Amino acid sequence: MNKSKNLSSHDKLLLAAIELIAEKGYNGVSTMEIATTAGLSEKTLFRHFGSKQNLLESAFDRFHYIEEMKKLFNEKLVWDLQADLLMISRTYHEIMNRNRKMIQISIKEEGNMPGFRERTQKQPQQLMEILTDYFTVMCEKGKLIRTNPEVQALSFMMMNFGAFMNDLESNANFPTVPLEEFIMESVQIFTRALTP
Amino acid sequence: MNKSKNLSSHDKLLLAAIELIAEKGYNGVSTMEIATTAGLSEKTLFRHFGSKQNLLESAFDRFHYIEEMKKLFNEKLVWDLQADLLMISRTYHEIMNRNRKMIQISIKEEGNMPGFRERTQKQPQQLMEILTDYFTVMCEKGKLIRTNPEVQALSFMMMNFGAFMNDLESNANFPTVPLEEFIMESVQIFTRALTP
DNA sequence: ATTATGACTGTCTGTACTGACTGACATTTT
DNA sequence: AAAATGTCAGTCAGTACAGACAGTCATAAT
Repeated sequence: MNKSKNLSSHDKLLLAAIELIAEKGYNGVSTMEIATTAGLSEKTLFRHFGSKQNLLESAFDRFHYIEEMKKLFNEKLVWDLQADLLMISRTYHEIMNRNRKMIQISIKEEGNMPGFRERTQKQPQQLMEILTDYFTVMCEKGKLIRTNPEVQALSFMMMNFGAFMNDLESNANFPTVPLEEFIMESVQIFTRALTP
Repeated sequence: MNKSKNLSSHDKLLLAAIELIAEKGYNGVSTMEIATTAGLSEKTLFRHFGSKQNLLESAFDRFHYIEEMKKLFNEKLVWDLQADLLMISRTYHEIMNRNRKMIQISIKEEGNMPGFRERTQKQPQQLMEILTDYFTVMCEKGKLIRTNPEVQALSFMMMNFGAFMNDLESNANFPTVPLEEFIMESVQIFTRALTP
């Protein structure tokens, strides 16, 4: 239905692997299953990647998302608390959702493949730093109450991270509250709480 | 080291299974490994549980935690926003941390074993209802600003859920911010934002 | 235009191993 | 004596991966 045939075999395999491993876990999927899902033979899979491990690692290599966020955050700040938090929240959810399969994998397999967490879940630390800096500067400008910017940033990030995690799998966990409404209200809460 | 030998074989097996499956996933652990970790033979495992599947399901059966939270929440409310949010937040983290292994499992295996999410991650919905009701009543008492109580409750729960998820595995992800400090600041934020 | 070459893919077969699970019998614990 | 456990051997299915060989198709050489 959406499988455009214009993809290279390499990419078809990567796509299928990401899809299936995100759903059933690395040990829950066989190389055979990945290959047939990609519309290719198992042999082709091994010719391209050599091993199942390397297939997953190749998938991770063409996978970033923190850089994108960092750039957008720094470019589009206007130093108005509500506007900035809104933009940060929206950008965050958009990018996280675009990469949701990959993030699912990194969550499920972090016990098995050491080093994966470093490349995904640990990276939010960089986002934290950006947001902390932002709060610090806003504080100096007198546009923010004087408390602990780091914990404020953490609270905001955790709220968005939690919301993202919540509808990662069953993406209709709280169907009564659509994402956009959540974003607006939650930004409102932080704006009210943090403006002097 | 902490394996008190007073446990029944049944429980030793359950404990070992929970520990290992939480770490490596259901498909990442063999019955052999579980048994030897429990200090028993593989045969004993099958004599007790019949199958690997049933072992996991038995583990889930002696596992609740939502009831406990509901009771505590309803008992200890004092209808002061800050005090109540603090108590809710602390209780939530305490109970979630006590059951962290089980929750890790339910997150990792939800793709494989249908029905597990219903018993764990979906249950927060009940918590949401309690908190929403609480906010609604507080609103009627004039102790809360008039906006959408459901989304407020969601924001608060997601913030705590996100924080819990964040240090689920690498429980030193943000070592600079200890849990208690996070709880206090985040409750402060919501208190400031929601009091009229 | 024909042929040759090389890159890519499929199929079939096979190997070495792992893992869930069973049965028979001996041993320990209570 | 009875119940719980260990040992050992074994079955059966799955699984990662390799080798041999053939087909397709584009491009390059003739």
